[in-house]
Amino acid sequence: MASPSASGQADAEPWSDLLAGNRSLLDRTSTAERVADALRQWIIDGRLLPGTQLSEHSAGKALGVSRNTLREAFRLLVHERLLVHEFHRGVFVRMLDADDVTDLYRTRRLLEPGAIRAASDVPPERLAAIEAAITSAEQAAAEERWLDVGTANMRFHQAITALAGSPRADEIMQQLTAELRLAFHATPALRRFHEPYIELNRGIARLLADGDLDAAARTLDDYLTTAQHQLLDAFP
Amino acid sequence: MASPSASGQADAEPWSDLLAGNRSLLDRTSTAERVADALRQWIIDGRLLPGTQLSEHSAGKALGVSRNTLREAFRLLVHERLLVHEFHRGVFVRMLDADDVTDLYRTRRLLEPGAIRAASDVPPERLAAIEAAITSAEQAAAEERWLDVGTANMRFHQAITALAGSPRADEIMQQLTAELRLAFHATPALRRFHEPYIELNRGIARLLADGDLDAAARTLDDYLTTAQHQLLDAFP
DNA sequence: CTTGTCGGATTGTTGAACAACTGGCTACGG
DNA sequence: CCGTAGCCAGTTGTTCAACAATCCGACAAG
Repeated sequence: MASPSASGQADAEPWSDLLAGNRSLLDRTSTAERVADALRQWIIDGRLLPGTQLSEHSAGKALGVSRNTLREAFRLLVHERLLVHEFHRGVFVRMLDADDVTDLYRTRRLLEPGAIRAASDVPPERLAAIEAAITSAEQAAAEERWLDVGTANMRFHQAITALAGSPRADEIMQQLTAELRLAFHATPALRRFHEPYIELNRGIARLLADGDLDAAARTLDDYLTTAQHQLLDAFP
Repeated sequence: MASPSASGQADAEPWSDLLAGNRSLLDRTSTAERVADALRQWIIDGRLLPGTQLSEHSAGKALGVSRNTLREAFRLLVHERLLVHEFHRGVFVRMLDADDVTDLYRTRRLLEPGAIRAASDVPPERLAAIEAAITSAEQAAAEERWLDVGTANMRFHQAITALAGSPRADEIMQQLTAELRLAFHATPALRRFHEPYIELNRGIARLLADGDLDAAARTLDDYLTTAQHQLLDAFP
């Protein structure tokens, strides 16, 4: 090991494979993207509440980036619908209305049961991801960490969507769940919204484990309709 | 009518309602967005072919905007997956690979048949939009305007998706079709790709008109699978 | 109470500047 | 002839300062 030329590497490139997977670590990301990541997390966590204005000057100073870079980050989040941009007025954390909530659930009912039905079978590692999300939600609920319950629950639905095996569907779902957070943060009473659904999630996972995809899809469809109405009832 | 105060308007505000809907017309758009619109159209039309590099300096000079504004526009299109951004190397018109095409069709098979099934019925104005797209495709085909055939065909699929009545699904679909253009422009031989599908579209429209939603959804699903494989066969 | 008008503050956009990085070229050594 | 290290020109990443366009509240006038 002392000399680089001492060890033979005639058969393969053991380290180049490692590098190929971890290339993303070396791909430094631009400042604008990192700023967008930070803002996105703050919005999802509810540290930036819907309606809050993000002035370019103060936000730029707070984050230590220039106005131009900040504007690039804003563009990204506006495109993700987490911020709204009013011309010559500024950017604000998005405020969802009832129509938005309805449409979000409509789109989810398109994606999630569809993903289940599109999957011919449920590979063990994907079932494991689904069950891991449920377990994580149960633990968080036991410790009354409601924000984490919500996060775990969203991970459950993302794991469901992942059954379709489509990167684009995954990304769409991720965006929908992030957007839905805005609804929860808009009304603090909804912080415990997710708790009763953990049980239902467990039931869906069981159906999936049994291979009864159609029943799972139908259950999930009803589930989403119920959740939508419950969310709309407690809405401004 | 000569004097404004002559007519009574005691009951309601007839014009303020009109204004509420058309407020978007007054919302001028920023230059970055207009630049993005122009670039998007150029890419969709095939005037900017996949792989083309868009240097900030030359593109900015060509469009008459500053580098900063141009970069804002680039961010938008990168987010729409029409451009790719390689750090410190520049932005390029996206080049799709076979996996991308597969995933695009996977996502479409999730959305389009789902939209049909989600629609309890087919309202006449939405059926009219579907048939208008088909007629427009037929005309373009008769005049051998293949690019317009493709455009009309995509409008057909967007009209199908619109059956779900979901703005978000519509936007996702619009993005997917724009992305698919990249595949068509990548191989010029695919310019006539859409022609044989016009007939199938007509058949689906007939099924929808008859109210046989399930048959329409199943036909469309098979249709998409066929199109996917045909597209993949003629791919680099 | 509504309608002009004004002024401060914020956003929109530009141009220039410098740092950081890429890709190709060259020269050197084997 | 090949490979490598270093240099160099060009591009991108980011910041800054300036100015134009616009919004908003305040204040005055009708």
